[in-house]
Amino acid sequence: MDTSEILETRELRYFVAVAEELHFGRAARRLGIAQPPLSRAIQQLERRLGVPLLNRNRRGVSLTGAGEVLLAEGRAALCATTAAARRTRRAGGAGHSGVACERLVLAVKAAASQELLRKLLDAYAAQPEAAEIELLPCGIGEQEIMLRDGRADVALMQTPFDSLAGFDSEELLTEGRIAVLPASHPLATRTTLSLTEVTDLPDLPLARWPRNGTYPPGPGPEIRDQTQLAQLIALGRTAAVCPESSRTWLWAEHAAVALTDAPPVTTHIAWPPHSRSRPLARLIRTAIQL
Amino acid sequence: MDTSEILETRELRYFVAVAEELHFGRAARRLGIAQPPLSRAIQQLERRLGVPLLNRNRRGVSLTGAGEVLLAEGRAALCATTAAARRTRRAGGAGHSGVACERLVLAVKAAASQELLRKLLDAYAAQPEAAEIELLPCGIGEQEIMLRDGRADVALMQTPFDSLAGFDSEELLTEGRIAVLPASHPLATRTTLSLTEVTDLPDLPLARWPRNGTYPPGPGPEIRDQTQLAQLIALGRTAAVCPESSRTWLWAEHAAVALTDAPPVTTHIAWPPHSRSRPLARLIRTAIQL
DNA sequence: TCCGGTGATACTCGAGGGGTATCACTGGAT
DNA sequence: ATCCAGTGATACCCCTCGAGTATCACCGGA
Repeated sequence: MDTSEILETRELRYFVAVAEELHFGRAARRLGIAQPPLSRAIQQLERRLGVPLLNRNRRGVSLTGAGEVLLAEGRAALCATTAAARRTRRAGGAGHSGVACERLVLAVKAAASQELLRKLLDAYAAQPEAAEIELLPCGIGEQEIMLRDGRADVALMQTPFDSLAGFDSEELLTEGRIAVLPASHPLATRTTLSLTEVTDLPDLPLARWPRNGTYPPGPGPEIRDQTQLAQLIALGRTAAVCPESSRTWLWAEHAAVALTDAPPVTTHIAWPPHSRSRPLARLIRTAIQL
Repeated sequence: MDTSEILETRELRYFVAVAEELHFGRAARRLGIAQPPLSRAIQQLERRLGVPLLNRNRRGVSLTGAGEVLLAEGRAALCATTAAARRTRRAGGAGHSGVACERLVLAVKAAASQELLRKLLDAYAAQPEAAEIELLPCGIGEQEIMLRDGRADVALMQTPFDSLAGFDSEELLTEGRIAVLPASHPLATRTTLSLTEVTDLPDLPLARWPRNGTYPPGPGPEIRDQTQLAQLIALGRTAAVCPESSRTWLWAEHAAVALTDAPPVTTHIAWPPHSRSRPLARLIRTAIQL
């Protein structure tokens, strides 16, 4: 493996910054360096790879096909690198033998799977050799990042919201969906609804959640967390389709109506492949037995 | 994200070399540098992470817990980094827009799933916008590495032999198992056998395949590829439990007997998560429709 | 036509990565 | 007891290469 064939972390960081900003000056500022060294570094990277990564049109920069590939792969590689640093540091202090971390970081989406989470934590803590579990509250879709870059060891994720791609996982719980409506809305008195009845309501556009960092198009408001959603529903501005367990956080101004035909939500416990720490294995076993 | 928190590729390469050799001198030779800079680099890495990675006992070096974590995570990170370089280079030459590589590299285990592979290649080639497919023959369990470090875009893998951990995959074909015996062996005349009848035969120890780079313990010969196996069976020295499709490569000196109770083998098509190239998506679709 | 803003180039400086020589320590053979 | 082979660590020097400053070349728009 020739050393000149290998990308340095610094080069990847620089390229990802430029590719995300599509602007050398801003990228350099973000990286805390001056613009000229950045230009040179990118040129050198292109020479080394023998492939143009950026189209320099005056008035801005755009990615070539190879550039898009390197952006995706480079992000992943950077994540893996920082994950290595973080997990190593966390594994510090521990003993000399092969045991990894004695503290597990569990990434959870705020206010999701509350019951399940409580049961899991209780069941695990009751075990004799339980490790300490640190909870890492995440925004929507953030668990994937946390798991990937080493800030978390294990996560609770929900399909079809979160992507399990690239992780090992076990299914924990499948639940139906409810429509959460303002209590004052005409449909709030129904005992059941079908999905088509709550989509495309002109007076009550469904809230939109980010998928992979961007929002799908639509008339409804863009939501970042559950509190925002709860408030907007209470104000009669929007409605949402949620897992049944969301009943735990409903307000008096909310109404929940079971949906008959919405695709179910499944909560999984997920972890990076090839993790082999004993505390993690025990937590997973505990979760499956719930 | 503080820059001092980030590991350089060079540091990872150095550490992985030392951790694998458990010897500074040999590691330095392998890296093509002198020993003193290597010692310094590792010390610096330990200082930076704030964690001891190696126990320096005179007479050799051993890994601490944190060291083992960094070895595993560092290998993964290095793989991801070289994968980024390779895939970017391969995506070169292509156009300016978001399209990735126009040539797909398919990793296959030599002589496995021969029929399936032929059908897949034919069906794919018959499509209008088929990309060129390059076949990358692999040793046992090598597809995982090829996929991980970017030498391959997609692979055919078999459970329970290969691990699909960390990849996306689709099931293609499940087949039973046969015992492959020397034609002269008494059991060769049977029409079916059970697993217990072919294991623990004192005169015919089962061949051993590597799992994760090492061989399980046992009396049988250690096998690296299918040709070696075929030869040893023909010579009456060993027997093996193979998928049914192995009948395609049997010799006259071989006999195949169906096994009634062996766990089946499933061939999957697997690819790195988050791959989004059109040719790959088409190949996967073609494979599923077979 | 000039100006604001883009990225590239020229030059200089200094940190740090790499080399050689050597040390300090240990286990084992005699 | 002594010496030797072999380990990793230290001391010291060189020089590459990454980063900064100043400047250029080029374009779009008022």
